[in-house]
Amino acid sequence: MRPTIKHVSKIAGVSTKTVSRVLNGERYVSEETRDRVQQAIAHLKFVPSMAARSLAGKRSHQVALLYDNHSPHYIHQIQTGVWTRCMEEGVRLLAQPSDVASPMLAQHVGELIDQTRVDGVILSSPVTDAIAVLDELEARGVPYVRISPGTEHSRSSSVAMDDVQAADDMTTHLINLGHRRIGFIVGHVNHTASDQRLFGYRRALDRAGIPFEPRYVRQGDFDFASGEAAGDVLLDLANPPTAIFASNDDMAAGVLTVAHRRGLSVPGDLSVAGFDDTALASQLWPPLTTVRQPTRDLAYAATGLLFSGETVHRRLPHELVVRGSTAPPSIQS
Amino acid sequence: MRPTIKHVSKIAGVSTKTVSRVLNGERYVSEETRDRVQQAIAHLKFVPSMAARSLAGKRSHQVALLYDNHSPHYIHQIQTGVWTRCMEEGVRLLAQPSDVASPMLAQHVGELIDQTRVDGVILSSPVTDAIAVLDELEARGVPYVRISPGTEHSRSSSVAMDDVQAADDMTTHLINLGHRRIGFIVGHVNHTASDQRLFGYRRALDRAGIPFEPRYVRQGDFDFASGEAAGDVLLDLANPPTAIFASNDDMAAGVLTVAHRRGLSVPGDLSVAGFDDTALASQLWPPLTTVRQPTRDLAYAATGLLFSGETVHRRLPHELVVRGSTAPPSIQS
DNA sequence: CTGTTAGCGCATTCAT
DNA sequence: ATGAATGCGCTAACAG
Repeated sequence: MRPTIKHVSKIAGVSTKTVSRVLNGERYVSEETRDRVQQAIAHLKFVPSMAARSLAGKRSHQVALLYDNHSPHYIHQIQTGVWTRCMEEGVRLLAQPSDVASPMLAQHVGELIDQTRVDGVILSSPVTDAIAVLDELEARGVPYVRISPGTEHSRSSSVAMDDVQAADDMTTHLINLGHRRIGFIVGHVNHTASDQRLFGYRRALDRAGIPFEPRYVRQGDFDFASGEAAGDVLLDLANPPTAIFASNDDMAAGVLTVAHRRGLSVPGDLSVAGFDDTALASQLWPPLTTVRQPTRDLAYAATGLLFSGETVHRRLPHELVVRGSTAPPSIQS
Repeated sequence: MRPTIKHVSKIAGVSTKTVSRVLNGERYVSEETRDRVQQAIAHLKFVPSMAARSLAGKRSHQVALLYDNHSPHYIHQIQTGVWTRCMEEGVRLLAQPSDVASPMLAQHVGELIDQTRVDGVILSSPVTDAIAVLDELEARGVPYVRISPGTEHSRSSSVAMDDVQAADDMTTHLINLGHRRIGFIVGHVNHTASDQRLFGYRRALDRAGIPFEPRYVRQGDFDFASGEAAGDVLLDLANPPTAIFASNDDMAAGVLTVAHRRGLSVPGDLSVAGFDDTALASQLWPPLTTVRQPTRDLAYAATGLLFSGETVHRRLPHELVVRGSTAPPSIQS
């Protein structure tokens, strides 16, 4: 038979309530009593039943993570970050794949809450922007934190990187190498980060006094094929770019492929840069310079906010991983 | 206030026990009563409390999935498959990253079981081969199913693909194209699939009457760098292979990089093949021919076995995705 | 600082 | 085919 707090209380010579106090780290328990109880717990290898705790108490010691089909790499980073923080808190994690396209999503989330009474919810992109879900969570009074939300920023605590600054940094890096004709491939139109990355690109050009040329900017949608298409157009221009900065790595991989086909050496003839959205960079050849996003840390921090109850918007720093961008051909001589 | 079965029973004009019967799909409830109850449930938007169910009953309506650092792609496929099957069964999924290197793993799993009383556990590679975990689960009488176990095959139900046959198929494909000198890069030594893939390679050669040449086989460890190293050695041979079959796609990507560096065209000068362990294939250039593993289906099927209680070992079919292997240069005319 | 009493929302056992 | 009583293991609200 599995031991219960009753057994523990008997062995420790205290009431069940006192055991409960120790379990929940409540104050007003003497050092000595606490020790006795903890010894009894260790002795019996007692582990409290989640079911009983959540039925009797206000907390379930569980949190849910909502996510939708981003790249497996992204999901993995997110899960790892959230899970790590949950472990520290002694809380279990409920994985909840979601379909933001489904009109039932909010209802499913509502049922999840009712069934499990989770203590809080972490929303990762793109579920962060499902208004119906936010409404549902608020209607039920469930705390939630969002990772890189695209809209409704004031509705909850959130954690994000600075996409504008990251794109600015990367563009500035290319400019500092000597590039003046820098192609840019915009990300998917529905993705807020796309606008921000474009903005950062423009800001860096402005600051350097390089005129913005619309023909160096192409629309993509975050996948390999759109990167290929945009790369082809950019390299067909009369005065083609000496560097191409794609809004993510899938598109950057597309550009690399196009360069291959044309016999361009990378980065000798063309420097290619991107973000590490899918962690492709380390497996590509020729190499890619990328913005390393702190996805795991974002998830970890977001979960921390959930537990602390703070309402804030945190920014976490990114990092430039230079691996394959050089000076433009003209000044390499 | 959240509705309970008490409210439902009042509205339906039956006892709480009858509501419980409907909830659990028990027999001996008249059609008419069942309908009335279901209407009441829908009317109140009643959702049963998981905590109360698992505290009172024998089932928790939760299963746990144990996994360790494989590629994010692998984990994602596994999770999706398991989760999909769980949804069909109305069961929640507890994500449980594990560290097979930790001596505490079995204990952590034991605590998980005690805390949550999960109805069953799915083990994915490499947790499948953590003997201490199997012992712990059996000691507690918790049903479990393993996905592609490497050892102790008789201890539980399992689901797997046929790695021998898959490697055989791929090798045969290359032979049929006209290749006679086929390089092979073995996977990580601790991975059972590595042996099997090597065996399949040899079997196909034998059947075709092609002598096995040890110098065409190199040891790798499933990562990009080991693929590069092995590729270099193979292409430096006096009579180099016209095709290289790597035991996974990370290593195959390494081979592609080496080919690039040497100015070899792929697949014109060299055909490269692999498995889709990390789903790299679609993002690589030049293209790669791969064995598509039914990872998602394996997970789905494994979860089904958990619910059915059957004790069997199932094999699921793989698929060859030919995308970039051609006849060897010598017979391309 | 510690104990007592009650009850969370269900499934179970045993009735009928 | 349905209902009544009991308790799962814990925490809440109080009392001391």
